[in-house]
Amino acid sequence: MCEIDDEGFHINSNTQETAVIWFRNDLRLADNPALNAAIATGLAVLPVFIQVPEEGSQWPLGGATKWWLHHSLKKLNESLVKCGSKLIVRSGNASEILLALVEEANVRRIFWNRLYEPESIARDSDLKSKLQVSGVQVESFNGSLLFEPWEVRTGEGKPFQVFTPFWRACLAANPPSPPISAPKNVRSPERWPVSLSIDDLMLEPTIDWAAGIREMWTPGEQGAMQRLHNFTIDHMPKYACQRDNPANEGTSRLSPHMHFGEISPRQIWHELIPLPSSGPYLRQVIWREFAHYMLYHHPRTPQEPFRAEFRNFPWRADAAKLQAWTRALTGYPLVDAGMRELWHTGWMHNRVRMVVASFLVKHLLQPWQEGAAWFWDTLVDADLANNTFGWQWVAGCGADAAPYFRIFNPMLQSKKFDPNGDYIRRWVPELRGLSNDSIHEPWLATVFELADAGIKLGVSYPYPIIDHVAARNAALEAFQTLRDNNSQLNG
DNA sequence: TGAAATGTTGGGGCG
DNA sequence: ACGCCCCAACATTTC
Repeated sequence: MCEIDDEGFHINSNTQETAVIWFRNDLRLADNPALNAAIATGLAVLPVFIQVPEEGSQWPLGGATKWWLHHSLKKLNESLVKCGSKLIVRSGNASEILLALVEEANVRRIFWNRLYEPESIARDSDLKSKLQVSGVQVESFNGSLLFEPWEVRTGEGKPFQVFTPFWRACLAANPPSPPISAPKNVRSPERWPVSLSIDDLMLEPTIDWAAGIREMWTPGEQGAMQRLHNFTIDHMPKYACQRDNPANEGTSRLSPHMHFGEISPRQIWHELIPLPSSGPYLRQVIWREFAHYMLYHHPRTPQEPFRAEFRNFPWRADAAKLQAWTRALTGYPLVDAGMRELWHTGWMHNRVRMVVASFLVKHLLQPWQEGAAWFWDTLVDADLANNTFGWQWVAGCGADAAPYFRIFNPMLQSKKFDPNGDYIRRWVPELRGLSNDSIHEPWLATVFELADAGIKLGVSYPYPIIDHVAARNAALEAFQTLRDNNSQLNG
């Protein structure tokens, strides 16, 4: 067969047929079913990454996420080079780029692992039909969940709304398939299509604010496996009793690696399931599944409360309060410590995430969407499903959420989970000199202790921006208003 | 994956 | 010895 292009030149009739593996949030070679399938075709493989334009997306990548992506792409490219291949990088509308690449590189088949965000699903299904019209065979795979969201159903065939039965259904389902090993070779094409460099994507910040992030994280598949093995050996056996203490490294810290698909939940599952006492951690992995499941079945939840009555919640949007929270100057040491850990490392211990989120939503009465937006921009593990689910859970408007009237007491949480104040001292160094008692509530320290510790409240560290008891009562009152209004609407 | 208020119980001090 | 009060300690209820 001989083709003629627009200019009338003959394209080499022997132009080699190729297969594309389109990398998205699956930046790994091991247990990558789409990559595996692309290789199995026997065709030359074009590994492609496309940076999509941010305009138009409701969730453009946050700053911390961009930093991570930059380094993860570099690592992925290095791994591909070791297999005799490389990453083709492009930027622009994904559909247009792939359709153009099909012409340019004689692409016969395209493979990708599924994404589950509503915007991605819409784009991918549209693209799939366009590609099929152009005669390209498209196959998608499950690369990032243990169970497909449409497969886990209640006895009545409906989606679950409560975690525990969902968890039981997962345990009863066919176990996730064992992970596929990484390919040794990826067949390269005779001629490589043009590619941007990863640096061209300008993902790294122009002002270098990432020093703390660099220090803590090693993006990429290898870094992810290292974290997993380190966690499995050193921390997993004591996970149940250590995971709530934010000063310890008692948790896996795999969240950003999982978000970018540098490691798959199947790899984690199969590594841990044979080990004793892995249940509590795997339960957390299933919380992640549940978050993705909920987003799939309720695609409006990133914007709107799952429980519709919360649309009428009397939030008191206040830029100054929100700013005190984002700047970690609330005057509540545990809250400020968490917000500073986030700013410095791009990550926050989950126990503290609950505390700071509860504080923003229930003490400060700020809309949960504001908190979600800040996390989205600052977390290296920012993930639409997990972030949405977590915030709705805390705000009490989500599925199987903490009831609104469950209000964390920041001092009690602090004393319970950071009893020696180690976490606070690490992140709020101006309070270091306080005793283990006062460090949780410096405003109760005596003038002598404050002076000895070199603290002048209101100057070197703020007074609490809000009184706990008053805030708690106001939150309960706001919740009562919501209930009254709704019962009026219904009655 | 709460906290605070309220209720109950039982030991010990004390008149 | 006895009843009374106090108050931890624990349990239950409410938000």
